[in-house]
Amino acid sequence: MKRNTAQRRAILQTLENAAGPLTPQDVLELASKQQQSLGLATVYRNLNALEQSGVIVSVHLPNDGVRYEPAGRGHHHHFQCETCEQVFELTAKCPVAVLEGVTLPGGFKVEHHELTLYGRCPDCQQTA
Amino acid sequence: MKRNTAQRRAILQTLENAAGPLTPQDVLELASKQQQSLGLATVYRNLNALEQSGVIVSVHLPNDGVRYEPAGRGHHHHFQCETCEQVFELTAKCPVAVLEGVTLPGGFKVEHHELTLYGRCPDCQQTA
DNA sequence: CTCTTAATAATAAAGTATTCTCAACAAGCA
DNA sequence: TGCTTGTTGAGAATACTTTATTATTAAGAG
Repeated sequence: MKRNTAQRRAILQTLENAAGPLTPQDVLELASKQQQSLGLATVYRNLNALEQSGVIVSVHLPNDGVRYEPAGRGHHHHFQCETCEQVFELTAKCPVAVLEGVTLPGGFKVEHHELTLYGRCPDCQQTA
Repeated sequence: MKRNTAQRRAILQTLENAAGPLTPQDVLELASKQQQSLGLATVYRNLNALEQSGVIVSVHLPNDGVRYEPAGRGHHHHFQCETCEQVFELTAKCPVAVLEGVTLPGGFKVEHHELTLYGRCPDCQQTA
């Protein structure tokens, strides 16, 4: 991370402009549009480097590979379209916040949580 | 699924006695105790067959492989211990039910959801 | 502008998780 | 009990994701 390459700029801009977290493959395909000749290994190398330096964070959803999004966007959850499989960042109020720090029956102490909503995105509702 | 083998009985009983969904590896290790000489391929074969016939269901959690649990336990969520990584089935009331069928700002229509809580299980709270 | 060397592209290699192969075994009907 | 054939165990094979290799390119300091 000592040099500011066109490839890294393309990768980071792609993540910043996305509607939600992207897989390495997504990043490769989208960033290739603004940066000819981008290799998959370069995408992986930069995603790892950007995550280590705290610029981006990894996002894990059920039944899906790793995705990345820019860091510093605060607590939020994601919506995955069951038709196109795209993932979107949600801004709606978190309905699970009430459970933070609570100890559930059985003695399970909740420290954080992951919530993923599934359904149809606006685009795919029209087609269906 | 035409014969009732000792291996299949051991696998199913293991799932029924577990505190939460198990990975194929978990099943192999636990079921081996009551059924000597159990192969990983057999575990996979039976998990797939049992799922197809509707006896068990697959469970996908973020950043974790597939797990299985007996079918017919109704809507519930899971708690994963961040120390021992075990997953437990929760019986507490679902705080996300309010969102079912709702269309969120942005036009995202919610059809179902996955919630995973993270923290320490009772056993691991003592050790920490 | 030149030079040093970090970063890259392309592809080989390494992990992981799951499925396939096939000879041997055994469930359960006759 | 004997026989048919579904099932199994062990390891090879597959599929897929991520990382390593290496010659080449280019960022950015001087």
